[in-house]
Amino acid sequence: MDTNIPKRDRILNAAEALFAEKGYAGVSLRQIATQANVDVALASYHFGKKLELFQAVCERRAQTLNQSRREALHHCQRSANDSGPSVEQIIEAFLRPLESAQVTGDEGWRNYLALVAYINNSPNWGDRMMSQLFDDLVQEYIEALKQALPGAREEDIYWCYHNLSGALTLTLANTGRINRLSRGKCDSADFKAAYEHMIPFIAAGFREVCSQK
Amino acid sequence: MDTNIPKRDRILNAAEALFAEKGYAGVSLRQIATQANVDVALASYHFGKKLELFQAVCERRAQTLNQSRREALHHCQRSANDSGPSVEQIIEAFLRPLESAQVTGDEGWRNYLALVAYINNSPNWGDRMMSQLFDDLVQEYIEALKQALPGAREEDIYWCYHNLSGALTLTLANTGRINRLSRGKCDSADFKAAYEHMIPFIAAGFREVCSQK
DNA sequence: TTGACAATTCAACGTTTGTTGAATATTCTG
DNA sequence: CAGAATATTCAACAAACGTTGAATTGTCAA
Repeated sequence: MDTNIPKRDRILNAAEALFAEKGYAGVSLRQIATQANVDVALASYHFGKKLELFQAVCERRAQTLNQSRREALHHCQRSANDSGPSVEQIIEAFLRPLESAQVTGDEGWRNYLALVAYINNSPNWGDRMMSQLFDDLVQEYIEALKQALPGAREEDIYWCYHNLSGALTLTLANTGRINRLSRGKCDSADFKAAYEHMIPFIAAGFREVCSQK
Repeated sequence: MDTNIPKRDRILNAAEALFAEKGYAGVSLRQIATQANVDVALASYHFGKKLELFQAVCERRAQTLNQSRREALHHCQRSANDSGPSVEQIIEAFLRPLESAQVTGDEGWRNYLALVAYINNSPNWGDRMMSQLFDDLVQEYIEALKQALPGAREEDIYWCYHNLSGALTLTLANTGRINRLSRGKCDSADFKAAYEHMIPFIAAGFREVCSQK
């Protein structure tokens, strides 16, 4: 239960889960400390101000995620023919690392990805924080997409990426809305189904918008 | 400036803008009262608890929006041939009322739609609140889509709608991220460009996923 | 003009908030 | 073991929070 995980990490884990569910302002340091089974002052001791704890949580898994995605991109680039990987392959490389992290049932990663969804959709954090964490990697993907869609206008590619990012964000948020809307036919937590529908959907959208006309 | 708008409405407007930007817990009644140029206690007098004010803000424009969208759907259904409107026409009917509300520069509506984006992506509100406000209308659109995509599996249609909803949500959130990512080539606040890219993108995605295979 | 009612302000309450400094416990190093 | 460094707890703070009841002002019909 309250295993031998270091208290510092327990604070990060609790903050991750709670921030993802309630947002930055919706969670108090006392709630975090309670859930981590730790004294309130310990969060301040390890991380300083509340905002710094939030940033530490956001940054903790970012590099690992970026590395997985980078490797997935390079892998599909190596195993493609001379004209480079297809749009499907690129989208798939972008999504698969998320799926495996979620599907393997790692609750920490699931919470982290829900936190990313919260950040990305928030006018408060969506600009600065997302750029700081992920822009370098995303630019690599944009470059690959440009190559897979020769002649496409840059502007169109960015708008298509915006659509991809939105669909993905709502998936990661995992709100349960699709369950009720579909009267149980779909499950918000079924990430495998979500990604399997997302990949062809997004790829077709890219091709439609970015085809030369 | 501080025009002759009734104080009760000024509270709703201020709450709308602030809740959309900072979320429910990120805004205090005192901030709302200050922005509305009104005493703190007045919000409680008119609306009761903070949560009831939040609900009042969410509900205020929902019916109007639903009505606009319903009319847009019926209009494109009347002007279609026997097989009913196309996927593009249905998506367009779903989005145009939003665009006109935003493009006409009505700041109140822009704030409300950003608030809807916040709600839809939040694990806290995304299920209950969204269903309460919009499910009846969305079901009408789902029915129209079923007709435009004969033979499609219901499950596929719901997942495609999920993708549509996500892309739209991120657009309404208007975080400015695409500006930085695209180095100024795209503008998060340019809703016209957003919708023009979204309609063909989403329609192609629907057709790809929902085609009989 | 009076009286009734609604709108608005004022002052205050009990909580909860983030944060801190001093005190205690634990771990590591020599 | 001694002692230093680190980790953790404890108690307390000032500030901000949502909410309320009483007092004041405004509105409108009789």
